[in-house]
Amino acid sequence: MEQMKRTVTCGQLTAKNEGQTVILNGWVHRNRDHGGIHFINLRDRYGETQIVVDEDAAEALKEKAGSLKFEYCVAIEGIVRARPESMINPDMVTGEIEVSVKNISILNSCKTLPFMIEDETDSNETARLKYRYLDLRSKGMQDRIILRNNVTYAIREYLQKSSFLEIETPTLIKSTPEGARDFLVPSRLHAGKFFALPQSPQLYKQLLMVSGFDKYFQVARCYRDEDARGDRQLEFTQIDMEMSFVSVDDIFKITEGMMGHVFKKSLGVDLPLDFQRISYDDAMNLYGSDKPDLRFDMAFQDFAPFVPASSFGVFKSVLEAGGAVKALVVPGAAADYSRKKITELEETAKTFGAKGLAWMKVTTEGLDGGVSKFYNDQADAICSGLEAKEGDLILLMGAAWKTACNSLGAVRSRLGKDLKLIDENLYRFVWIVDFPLFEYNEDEKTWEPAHHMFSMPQEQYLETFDKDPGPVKGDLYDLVLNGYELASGSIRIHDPELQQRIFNVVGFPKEVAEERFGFLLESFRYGAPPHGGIAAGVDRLVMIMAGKESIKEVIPFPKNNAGMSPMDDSPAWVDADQLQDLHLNIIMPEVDKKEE
RNA sequence: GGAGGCGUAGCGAAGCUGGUUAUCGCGCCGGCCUGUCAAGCCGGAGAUCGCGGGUUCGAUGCCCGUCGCUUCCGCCA
Repeated sequence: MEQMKRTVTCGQLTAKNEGQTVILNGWVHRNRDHGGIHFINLRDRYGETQIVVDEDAAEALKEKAGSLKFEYCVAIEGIVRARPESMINPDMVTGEIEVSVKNISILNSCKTLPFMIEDETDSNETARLKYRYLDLRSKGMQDRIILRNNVTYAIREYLQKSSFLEIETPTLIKSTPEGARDFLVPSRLHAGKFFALPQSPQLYKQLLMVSGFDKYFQVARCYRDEDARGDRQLEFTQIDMEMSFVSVDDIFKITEGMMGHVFKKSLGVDLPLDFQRISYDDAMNLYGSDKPDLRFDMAFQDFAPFVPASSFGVFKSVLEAGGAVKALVVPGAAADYSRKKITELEETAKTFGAKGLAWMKVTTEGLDGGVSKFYNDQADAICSGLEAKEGDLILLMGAAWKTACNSLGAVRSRLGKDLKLIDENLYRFVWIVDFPLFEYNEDEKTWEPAHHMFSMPQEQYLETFDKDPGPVKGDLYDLVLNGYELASGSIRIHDPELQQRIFNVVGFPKEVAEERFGFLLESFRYGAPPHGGIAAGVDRLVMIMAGKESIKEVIPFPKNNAGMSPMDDSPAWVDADQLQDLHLNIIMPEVDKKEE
């Protein structure tokens, strides 16, 4: 039989089409046989349409309809008819009509499914990944992949209109020493040499600035050989942008405008633009994170003023060692938080390196429970100082500054979820600015770049940063949305002398720098313009817009947590011939050797 | 590398302190059914309870080990 090509999709028929003869192509989503009358829901990416086989249909047709199982791919010819008034389904776009079938063609049958195709499956992730092509048929996944398309479309639309050029950069590049672990690609033509897959197009976009393409962007695939997380995969996609002759404010403005356009176009949401800015120090001190979720407040307070007058030795020694003691007042939580629940909060803190979590409750008499006996004589001062009221729970964290911030920050996040303080409909953007340029590595006793080596120190540190790297802030910024780092960028160094001074601070020998990215340094000597940029994670953005907590939900074919694909079983062994071509020998780790 | 959680039919789950013919829903197979839209009703098949060892008269359940998945820490400029 000649193929019955569709004349309409499964999502478009309404009462207006009554009487028309149509052909639909799609998948059998549901099949309800009532003995006499028979309903089939036919589905494609546009929607669902109800097909009816009536009592008086030909026997052969009825039999064929009865043989249709889940996910058979079929073509159906029939006549659009209005449903009887009482049979209209208001939950269906096509609920006003049904198609009375005249002809059914089975385009392909379908085995018994490993899991049902439902709006949101509850099947296990391994099965979903193994049969990803089936999982992607679900409405939830289709919606998210379509959302992802709409997001990248809106981004391109906005940036093109803003005079940006979309330019591709190589994915076979030179391995660079800093940052994450590189994926390496062996060279066949050059024995023993390797390409690396880019962790980002960083160096190339800077070179494009030197070339005069003053507004660049790319939807760039990036690769980092590190352990996965809910918001991290081996490969992921960035909107990578770079601009010449710009200040931080210019970059913020274009990014804010882009986000506004994306949310308006793909979700119909009007974002309040001109995002809030918080310094890194404030973000850490107040929320215990460089990516704070500001959909709820509950900021930390400094508890150090109350430490000296108390006999509680733990906090005293923390302060003497240069650490911090922070207080988190949880309004009205005293009654709900038993010792057991507080211990659970403490466990959360401990995973972030805290030794413990002190607490006390505010009562009519003063302070009660936990460490209150050490502080009751200061009860009034503490309560007024922290603005704590009767019924509040006060959590106290004393540790080295960063540990104190991070661990209490984790407690804050958990409380935000547990106490349902988070408005799920909110998109709360915040710029984190004034990041430190360098971090001290206690183990190596060296200074390291906090982000990367190409970021500009802020002007006030330009003279002195080599001598005293600790306090130096860079023109570095992150864009944070609902507690996720969404974008990160900086104003770059375009002066080779300045760049060399940075290398010196982080103990990067001149010869190594020349060897690794001499080409970039050399380009700076040919009239490189001042420039800066930002890169935004597409997967995370779409994930948040879709209300999900894993980027696997918005990536068509993701890897699992172990960095493998259950569908195609990659990574996989290769033939000895291939290895020989690439001049490679495999040396198995000891443990695996025994198993071989 | 480390910590927590999970592992019972194709899928999702139940199985309390050790003794069941291992339960339920979806799916699958067969039958009935004229208006459903997660259709309904009746019947049936389908499980070495992740794997190995131990304790016990007896283990899905307790203990040890191991594997897998998952979330997090480390890592991710």
